[in-house]
This record gives sequence, C-alpha cells and structure tokens, in this order.
Amino acid sequence: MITMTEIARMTGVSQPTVSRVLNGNQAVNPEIRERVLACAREHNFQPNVIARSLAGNKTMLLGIVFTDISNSFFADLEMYLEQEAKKSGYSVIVFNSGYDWNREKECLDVIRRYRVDGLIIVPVEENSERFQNEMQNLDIPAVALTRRTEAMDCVYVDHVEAGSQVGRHLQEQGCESYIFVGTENDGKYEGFVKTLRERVADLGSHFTKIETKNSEELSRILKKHFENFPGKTGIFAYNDRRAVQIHGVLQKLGIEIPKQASLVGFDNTYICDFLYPSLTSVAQSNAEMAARAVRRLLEKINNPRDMQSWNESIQARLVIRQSSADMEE
Amino acid sequence: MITMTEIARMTGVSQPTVSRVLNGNQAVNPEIRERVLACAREHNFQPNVIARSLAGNKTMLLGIVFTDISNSFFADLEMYLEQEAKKSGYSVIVFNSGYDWNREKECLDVIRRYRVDGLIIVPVEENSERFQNEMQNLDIPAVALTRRTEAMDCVYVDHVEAGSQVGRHLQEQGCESYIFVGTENDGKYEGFVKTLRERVADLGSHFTKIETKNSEELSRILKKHFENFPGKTGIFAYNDRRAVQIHGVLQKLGIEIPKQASLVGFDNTYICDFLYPSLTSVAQSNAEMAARAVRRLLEKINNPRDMQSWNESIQARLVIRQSSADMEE
DNA sequence: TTGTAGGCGTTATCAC
DNA sequence: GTGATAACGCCTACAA
Repeated sequence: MITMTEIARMTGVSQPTVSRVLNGNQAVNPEIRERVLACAREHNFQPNVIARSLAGNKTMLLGIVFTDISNSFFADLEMYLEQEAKKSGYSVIVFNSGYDWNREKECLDVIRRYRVDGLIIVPVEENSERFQNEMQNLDIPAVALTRRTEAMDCVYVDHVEAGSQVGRHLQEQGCESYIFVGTENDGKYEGFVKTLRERVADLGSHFTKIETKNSEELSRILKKHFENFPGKTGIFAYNDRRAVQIHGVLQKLGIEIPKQASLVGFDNTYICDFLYPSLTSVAQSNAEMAARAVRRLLEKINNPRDMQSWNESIQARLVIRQSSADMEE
Repeated sequence: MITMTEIARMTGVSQPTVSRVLNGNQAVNPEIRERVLACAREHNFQPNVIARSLAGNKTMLLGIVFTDISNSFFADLEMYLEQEAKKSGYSVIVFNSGYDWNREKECLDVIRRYRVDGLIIVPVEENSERFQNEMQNLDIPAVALTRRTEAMDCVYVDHVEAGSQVGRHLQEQGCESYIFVGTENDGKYEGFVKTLRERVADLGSHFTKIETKNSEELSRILKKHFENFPGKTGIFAYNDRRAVQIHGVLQKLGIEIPKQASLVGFDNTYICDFLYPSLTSVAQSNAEMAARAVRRLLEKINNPRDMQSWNESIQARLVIRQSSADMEE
C-alpha cells in the first residue's frame, strides 16, 4: 500500500507537504496540491492510521466488550454503537466476555494494548470489588452500557421502573395471581414485586417465581399452577426469548391467552408482533442508549479532566399487545 | 501507560533488552530478567500493539464486514469469529454495511487504513463487477462468508442443496401444493423448485411464491390460497423470522399445522423449539462456518503467495419438528 | 509556502 | 548477553 513518502518521491515534494495536502491542513501551492492529489487518487492512497496513531497519540478506536453478542439485544446495540462511532470517525473493536470475569479481564488487557481512545462495556459483574478496581486503574475513558453501577459512568434502562409498569399493567388486567420468570437478582423482579405488594393484598400466596429454562419442567409447573388457581394469572418473563417459550408451553397446555394467562416479555424483539396471540413486551430504546453512550464517551475523550461522574437512565416503554390484554382487532 | 523505554530507565538496562525479556525471545541474564519482569508487573505493562504493528508490519487485526449484525444469524457468526480469531491472538474490528454497497466500500477503505492483516466479509453483492474489482485491488488476504462467489475465497452453506432437501421433505409429507416465501434470487428457491419439478407432475399450477413481508397482505394471500386448495400445502420460508410470521398468521386463520399446512423455516434459531407447534427448520452450522473462514484466512495470511483459489460449502441440515410432520410427542 | 528534524514505541540487525 | 542504531509511516514543530 502506498505511503506519503512514496507519493512525495513520485511528485518531487517533501513528505510533510504531502501530509498537508492530504489532510487539507494548510495552504499549499495549488499546482502541487493537484499533483499530489492526482497521484494519491491514482494509487488509491489510504493513510496508515496505525502510524498516525503512534504519532498523534489517538487511535480513533473504541473498544467494546459485550457479554455475548449472539444475544440479539446486544447485537442490536452493537449496530447502533458502530453507527454512532462512525459519525465521529471512530471504528470499533469488539470483544465478548461470555459472562466470564476472567475473559472480561483478558479483553480489557487486549484493549489496553491497542491503546483505544475509549471503552464501552457491558460488565459481567458491575458491582464486584475486583471489577471496580479494574475500572479505577484503567486509564481509558469508559462508559458502562445497560448496567447501573456507581463505579463508573453508565447508561442503562431502569429495570426497576419497568418491572413496576408491568406489575401495574397486569394488575389492571384483573389478574389474581402472578408469576415472575427469572431470578430475584434483577431490577425487574424488584420493581414488579414492589408494585404488586402495594396493590395486591396478601400477595405472598398468589406469587410464584420460576427459574427453570427447561421446557418440560416449565410445562409441569405451569400445568400444576393452573390446576390450583382458576383465576387469571399474570406472567412476566425477564426476556422475550423466555416469554416465547412460555407462550408455546401455554398453547400446548391449552391455556387461553390472555383469558387465563396474561403474558408479558421484555426487549420488544421482532417476534412479539409475529406470534399469535402477539406478545406484550417492554421496549428498551437501543438506538438511544447506544447513541448516548457513545456521545458521552466522546465527551470524556475530548475533555479528559474535569468530568463529573455521570449516569443516565432511560425509560422503558410497555408495548401492549394481545397476549396481556383484550384488544379489538 | 508505561512503555519499554521507561522500564529500561527504571531498571538501568537498554530498551531492546526490556523487549527481549518481555517477549521471551533470547537468553538474558536471569537477574536482569527478574528485575525487568518485576517492574513490568508492578506497573501493569501492556505492550503497545500500535507501535509493534508499525515496526513489525503486522496489526493482529482482522477486519469483519457484516451486512447487518443486528440479524442474530450474523451476530452468532461474529461471536464464533471473534472466538476463533482470539485463539491465534487476533482481534476483530467490526463494520456493518447495511446492505448498501457504498457503505460497504467505505468500510473497506477504513479497513485498509487500519492495515488489518486479513478481511472477512459478507458481501452485499458478491457477483457484481464493481465488487469483484474491489476485491481484485484489495491487497489484503480475504475470505467471503455465507456467500458464494468466484471472485474470492469463500465459505458458505449450500442453499441450493438445502432447498432441495426441503422440497423432498415436504413432498414426502404428502403435500399437494407448495409455497415459497422469499425471492427467486435465492439458491433455496432454485433447489426447492428443481426438486419439486422432478417429483411433482404439473407443478406449475400448484406452486406459489410470496414476496411480501406485510402481515395483513400475507394473511389475505394465505386465506385465499387455503380456500382454493383443500389439500395439504407445503410452505418454505427463506428464514425463521419470516416462518414465525407465517406461523402466527396461520394460527390466526385457524389453519392447522401441520395437518393443512406443513411449514419449514431456515436458520434453526432458538425460536424453533419454543413455538407451538415447534418449527421445522434448516440448520446452518455457524460455529463451523466461522472456524473454517478464520482458519483459511490465517493460512492465507501466513502463506501470502502460492494460494490456490478456494471455496468450501457446508452442508445444511434439516431439523424436523412438529410444524411439518406428524410426530409422536 | 515548503523542507528539515525529531519523535511516537516497538522490532530487527548489527556490533561489542 | 547486551547495547547502539535504523526503521516502520505519520505528525508537529521549527527553520528557511
């Protein structure tokens, strides 16, 4: 690949002059400019960003660490992140931690080695001490994505509030018992339960949590549940994937949606509209989250000092469809 | 971030010696080695790969261009690509073309600027002249992923053969009319139709192609179809996403699966097992495809000359579930 | 307006 | 074994 020095030789000027022309920096003799530009075009000159990085101390690279990009929620985010980064001339170098702290640490080391200008990370364990230490000693501007933590700047969706919205909605649909599908260690769970407690007397005996991901087991549990509770049951699954699974199990068991079971998912993926009955879900605005994360990161990059700690939550939005409410077609 | 030169100063040796220690290259005095290693550890030294790239003419970077990584099929591939690259010490820098040739070209230019060691690309238009020109003039080892083309090395799933398998399967289920959901410009279509022609007399009047992605329109077309054709109909959708949509429409119309309609998707995504009735689909082995692409690329990187043109097709595998065949539970 | 000189952090090639 | 020294391709002074 052709270099500035070679162009300089071919056009009979000095290398810095070529640099000036190609970067449109300062005034140069129009004749020379043309000669240099022509030569550059002819040989499809592409500046060596590696060399530029070394000299200028900027790599124009953003490191991104996902837990698992094969999850389409993160894949979606990556698309927006790349898009937003590109607007400012940055490219992204992408890693997956596989929800494993050691791999995450490895990713961070590689990222250091590439001297990226900034880091966006979906931390595996955003509140552990070792992670927070790592972030303290990381001399790279960084923003956490989708997770809330005091240890660093972050952009996240307020899961507690989202869970709350779902609780309210299901209660308003006349549900008499409730099921949360997922783990307790989840803002959605927290908000969901909190709101239900406020609105439902004696929630304890009308609330169940299901953790299993196994279809047979799910089927067994739900079958038993609906034998015992004749009333309408509100089911909230921590993501659409799981909600779709429940959807299938309910259909198989012959339980009517939403008459007997009001079902709500999370992520508002494409599938929600395609299922029948269509799936109510909570939408997180990925485009917005990605854009804000990148913009904040660029701010930090451009103002290295004097940055307050910062975090921003983005409201989730409940998208109501047939699986949770009776709707006119 | 600490550099070799600084370590050299602190330990009272020369910078090249530090380099030798840190790279474990040649013999060095054990005392010095320890002193240097200790200092490096203490300051969490991370080699500057940018500088190393400039000097050594290797960036240890693979450029990847997707059409749209928010499609979970590609997201899945990226995960495996990154995994496989990492095994050999490479990192990946990721781009999305958005199915737009101009953006693809921009990505390629940025990739050139980063002097990546290799390129993996899902081309937007693998058989156009301008793309083939671009690849000819690209002086970077490259492999095309998921698309077949004579213009460069490639790893792809044989869609024609896959379509053929689906045709055979649906015919064996006793279907009397057939629908392909997608466009003609697709190996799946080609294989599907070819096989049906061989097995079904007078296919013409029993074959329909549907291109629309609009649910209402789909519903209208299918409704009319099933009013006219009382017999069993085989439906093959070009991806799972579309198949799930059809699945929903059929349910809504009250058409029984698989009794009246035998449905087959493509990609074998997680959703197939979760739907009820579960969805028959064609599995592409992403892990295998990704691994082969990376391995081939590394071969090319390591043997710059004397590489034959090469391409490799990977067999698709039909995963039969309830949506297409009567199955005992 | 243009060229010269130095430096970015490595690796590689020499001598010593 | 170890230390100079040049080189990678560019940028940023500074000098002419």
